[in-house]
Amino acid sequence: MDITEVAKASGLPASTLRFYEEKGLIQSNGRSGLRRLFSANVIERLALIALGRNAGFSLDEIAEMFTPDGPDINRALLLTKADELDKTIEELTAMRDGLRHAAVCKAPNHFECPKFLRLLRIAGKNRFRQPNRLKENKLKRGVKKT
Amino acid sequence: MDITEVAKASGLPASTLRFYEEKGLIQSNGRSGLRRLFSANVIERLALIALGRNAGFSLDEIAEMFTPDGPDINRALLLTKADELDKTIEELTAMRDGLRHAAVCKAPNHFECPKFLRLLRIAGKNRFRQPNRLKENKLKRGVKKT
DNA sequence: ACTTGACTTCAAGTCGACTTGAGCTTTTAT
DNA sequence: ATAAAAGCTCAAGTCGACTTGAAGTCAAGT
Repeated sequence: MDITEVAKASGLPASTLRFYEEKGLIQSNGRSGLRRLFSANVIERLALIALGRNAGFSLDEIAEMFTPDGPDINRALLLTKADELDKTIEELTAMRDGLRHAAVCKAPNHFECPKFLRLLRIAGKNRFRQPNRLKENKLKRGVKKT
Repeated sequence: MDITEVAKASGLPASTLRFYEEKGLIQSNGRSGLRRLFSANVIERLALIALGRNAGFSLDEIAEMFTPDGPDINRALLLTKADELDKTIEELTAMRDGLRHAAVCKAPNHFECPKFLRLLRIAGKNRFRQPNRLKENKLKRGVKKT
């Protein structure tokens, strides 16, 4: 497959595929002239990468998991991530409930509302920073460029 | 309070407080010489900001919510965010289960495991990018620096 | 023969949320 | 009186994951 086919099949722009190749996350098997040729299994690779990203792995972490030839995964790392996700899920759930409550809360000032204050305590507990690209959700396929 | 007191009380570095002030998220009420003076309620403001960040709001969005004098919150926006969180929670839950399964799965290749494939489908559905600072979790002193 | 358009490389730019550094001024302690 | 500590401003740097732009190469269609 050439890079455009992979792009179409994966939904990722060609630039990302080149970037991933440079990072060692995927590889092309040869060239036709200048052009990269990929074998079909790169699609599965990419799905696996997407999976990892969604689970909160960085590209570097994913690359590490791939290095022992083939996707033979570090099980301990997986379990650690699962635990982290548990914690995140718990926090987000509290946030969600808090938001829903805040939206209907009658208290003139949220600081007078016990439920809201409970929320604040949760927020206070976890002071990590979490950038929110979540909203973007841009499925920019590199198909039409113009 | 001076900036260091606020920093200690909030757990945020002074640089962040200046940055937030510049962004209009908090304000200092006057100066003592060069030095900013903050009133105590800035702490609550900061808690509210932390809350918003954890819920996935950007600083700009938080600033917007603050503009109609006082934290009088845009309820529709809150509900929208709550819905987004629902979706995110659902996805993360699937991921977590998938990770736990993958960690114990006997299939020599994950692509031969139906559960794993189900996971991949979920991953494929949501192609948003989610940077993972989650791992950092640096509680940059403030309270305690062991 | 020549243009087009898909592909290539490499460097630099982007985004959000801060942090860091340089070079001052002010306060506090000796 | 003086020097260190703490604040200040403003510009630039950082991080991760890509994207974009400039400039070049190459196969194909007219």
